[in-house]
Amino acid sequence: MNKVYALVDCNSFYVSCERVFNPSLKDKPVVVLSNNDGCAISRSQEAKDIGIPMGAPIFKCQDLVNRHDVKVFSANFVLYGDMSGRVMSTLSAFTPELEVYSIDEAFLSLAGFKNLDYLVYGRTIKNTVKGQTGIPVSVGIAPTKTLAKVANHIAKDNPKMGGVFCFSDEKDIDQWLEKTPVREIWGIGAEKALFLNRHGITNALQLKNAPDQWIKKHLTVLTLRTVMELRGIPSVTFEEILPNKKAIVTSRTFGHEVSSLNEMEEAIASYVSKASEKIRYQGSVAGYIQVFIETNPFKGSYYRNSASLDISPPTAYTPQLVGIAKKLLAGIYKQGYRYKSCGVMLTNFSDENAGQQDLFKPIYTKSSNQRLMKVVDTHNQSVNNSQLFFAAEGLKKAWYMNQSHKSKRYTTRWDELLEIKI
DNA sequence: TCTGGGGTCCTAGGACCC
DNA sequence: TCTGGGGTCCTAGGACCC
Repeated sequence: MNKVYALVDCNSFYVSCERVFNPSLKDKPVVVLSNNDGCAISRSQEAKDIGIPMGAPIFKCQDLVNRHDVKVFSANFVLYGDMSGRVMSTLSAFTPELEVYSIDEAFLSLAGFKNLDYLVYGRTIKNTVKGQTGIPVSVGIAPTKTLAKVANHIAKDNPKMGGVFCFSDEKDIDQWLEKTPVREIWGIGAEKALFLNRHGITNALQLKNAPDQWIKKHLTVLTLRTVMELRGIPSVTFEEILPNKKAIVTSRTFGHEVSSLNEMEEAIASYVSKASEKIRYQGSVAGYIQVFIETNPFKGSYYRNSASLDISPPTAYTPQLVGIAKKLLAGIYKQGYRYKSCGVMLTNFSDENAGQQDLFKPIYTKSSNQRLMKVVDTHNQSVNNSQLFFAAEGLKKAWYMNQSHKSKRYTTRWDELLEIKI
């Protein structure tokens, strides 16, 4: 049976989340900034129209912001994560097979739906999500995931489509592919687009018709998979169940530059704590840890370094991981630099219940340590806030990131509920 | 003068994604 | 003054083996 995929993508997702709880933002230019209020990572259509580029450092756009009274928000990931859950839960009613691809995108398999008018179904999906969550979405429908991405672009870029687009037949697909620059295809980044352009391949139709051997030789099997998808042959796997992460990274830019080892230790401890909470959540223990530090690459003398260690037996016990991380940090920390960020990576995971045992060392699993972590996690999840934390993380957190335009966590905190004044 | 050939495994780094 | 964070996968190249 032929496959059919719908890609549902939220429009300017973070901005749309802010608008749900603040209707005065409607029709206004709005941007949401990255952590530490650095770059614009979500822009309303109005903000795009006045020329604020994706990923632009906001201080470089200050003129535009002032001139057009752009509404600026700090990233509120607790709110966005919760809203994402609502959108996905709404979508799950429309298919037995849903792949949550990112915080604001999902693929729906419509393969088993016979005699379905896809365009009508797409519009129903769009209207239902808007009605139940307040989030506007675009829907693209096609025989492969890559083509569904293209269809979604078409739906977004052509207002007369009303936010929903479905390819009708082979000829229709080719006509649209001819108008699609290769750079816009899912999986073709700046580098590959440049290479393709140099060889005379500028649009998606030309890529679709390029010889397999040539693609494989110069652009790897990944691009060949993309080409197959453009030809209507599904080649990218559909994953209903989110596989466990293979690596967990926690890193942040500091609110201000840090030049004391003590503060660096606090930050590292804090990130280790966050990362280990995440691996416990997926039932993993880590067999490898890496710590990295970096000064500001935009000014002064630049220094970055990292240190790592294999952990045997693997563990998810925060105090142990913090201890190791601090030793690694001490090995790479150099006095006299002003650091801009640091981070921690945990990887080489195994299942906490199936880990290799070490005859001569205490093991994390089934120990009182594991029970202690369970108590901490259960408590912190129940109040949706890290109320229990380790003293090593520090109390003042002077290094913590800046977020001076943050909205409330309307949906996850009783004390931050939306207030309506009458 | 001249220095094999084929494996495997691991790691670092690149490219890409949102 | 001010430039995000978190992932995945692939390839090249080195180390090592016989």
